[in-house]
Amino acid sequence: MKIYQHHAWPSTVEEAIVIQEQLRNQVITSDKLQEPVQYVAGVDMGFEADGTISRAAVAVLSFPDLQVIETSLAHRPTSFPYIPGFLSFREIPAVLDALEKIKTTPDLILCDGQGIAHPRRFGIASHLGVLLDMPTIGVAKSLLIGKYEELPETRGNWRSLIHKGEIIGAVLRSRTGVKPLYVSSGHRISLATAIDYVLRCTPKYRLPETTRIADKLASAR
DNA sequence: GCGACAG
DNA sequence: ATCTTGTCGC
Repeated sequence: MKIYQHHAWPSTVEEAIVIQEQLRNQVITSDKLQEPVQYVAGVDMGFEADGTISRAAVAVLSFPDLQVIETSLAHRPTSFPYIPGFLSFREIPAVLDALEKIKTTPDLILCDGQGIAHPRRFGIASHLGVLLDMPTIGVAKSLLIGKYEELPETRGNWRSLIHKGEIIGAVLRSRTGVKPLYVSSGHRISLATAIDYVLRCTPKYRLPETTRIADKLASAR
């Protein structure tokens, strides 16, 4: 698939902040997706050689049946360290490499990490969505920022994730009795719709099938 | 100044 | 993310 827009990759946090504050204005948190959704993609990252090499895996599944349609893998030198709040600068370059090889353009992409549930409202899912001009959802396994009330143990329950008085996402129980997922709009999708798709992509396990498939690819090397 | 901190 | 065996619980 094609990349909608590019920008130079920063080497310092100061430069990264400038990019985040500039691109965040392009983020759309209302539903602007092509429905019915026929293909959903998941991305996962891995690292090799002490983290000096980044490995990105992409899996495109049919929707709603969640069958694997296509996969791709890409490697490239790691060029940015892991710094909370700047994850996208470390992972997106390799992810774009992997996505460029995909022939089946997905209608929606589920990312590992936050969407707008970020200090500057521009987590990795939003960043990727804006660069691709495509609907994306942030599905994180742990909290970056925000507060929320405890939620019931059964699947389907969720609570608003709040930061500075704003609802920035949701804490969602994707499976009964397990730790919740932190879901937020990435780009071109509302929170309510994002929650709906995440639930439809987690029929059996805590993590979406998309990221689980991508994860296996990245690990099988 | 003191913690918190996606993967 | 990554290093790693057994173990607890449904």
